[in-house]
Amino acid sequence: MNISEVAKRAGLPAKTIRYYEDIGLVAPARSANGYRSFRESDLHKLAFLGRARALGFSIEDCRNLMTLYEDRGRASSDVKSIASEHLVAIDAKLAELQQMRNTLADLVSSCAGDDRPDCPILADLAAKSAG
Amino acid sequence: MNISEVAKRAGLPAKTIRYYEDIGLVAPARSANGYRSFRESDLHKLAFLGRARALGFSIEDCRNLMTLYEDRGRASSDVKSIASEHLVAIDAKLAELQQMRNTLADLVSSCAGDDRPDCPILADLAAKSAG
DNA sequence: CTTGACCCTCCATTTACTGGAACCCTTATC
DNA sequence: GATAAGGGTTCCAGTAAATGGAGGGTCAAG
Repeated sequence: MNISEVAKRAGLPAKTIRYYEDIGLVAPARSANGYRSFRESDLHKLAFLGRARALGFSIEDCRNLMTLYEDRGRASSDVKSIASEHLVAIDAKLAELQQMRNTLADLVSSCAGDDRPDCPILADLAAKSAG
Repeated sequence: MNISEVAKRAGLPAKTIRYYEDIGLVAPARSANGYRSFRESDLHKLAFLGRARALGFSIEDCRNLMTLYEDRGRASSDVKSIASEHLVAIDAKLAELQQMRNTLADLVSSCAGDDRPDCPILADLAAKSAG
């Protein structure tokens, strides 16, 4: 199948698929006219990648997960290890974002939001600048 | 003061400060020897930027916040508007990350993590690939 | 006069794509 | 046979926000 069909079926933009080929994540065959010719196995891989990316795995993680997926002799501990580290990173990011959100929500709710210049948001940003 | 001192006091890497000058967020004076010469007001600005960045505001948001901060005739509604939009974006990101985390945590906990190849994580990533 | 700690500029790299230009292939229609 | 639409191709540039490093100037101390 051509790129636009595999794109539709994998749920990825054609551009992204070309990019994935560029960085060696997939290696579709080529037709005589130079068009990429995707097999079912390519589609399968791309969908796998799309799912992994949707879970926030980095491209490098995806590459490793793919390798493990294709290795019948893998140890599930290797997979779990990648996923666990990613989970830890997500948790860290969540905590950071949550902290930001709390502070920001406080500031937003304390600001009148009218036509006067007084603003607790700016005051807060400026406050700690004594260095 | 020289860059390393302002860096220390503002809590930002010197490299970042040079970058901020590059993109026009600060404009320190120069000494005869070509070294950047920061005033207290520069430090103040940099600390402001550091705080805003720590709250996740984009550089463009920071630029606008800074402009508002320096505008005595600003309306606090303009500040609140920037902050509110950012808050919405953070909430969206939080929801997305939380979703990822939940899925991922389920997968991780369902994986034995031993030396056998069977792995629910890989199975899940592969499962939805029927396209 | 040299050493080491600063400082400078400029270029490349990072992440994961995305947009666009310029051009080729295919199919249908006039 | 010309043409136009709608594929496909490559390659280059740009995004966000820095970061790393090369190559070289400056300054204070011993």
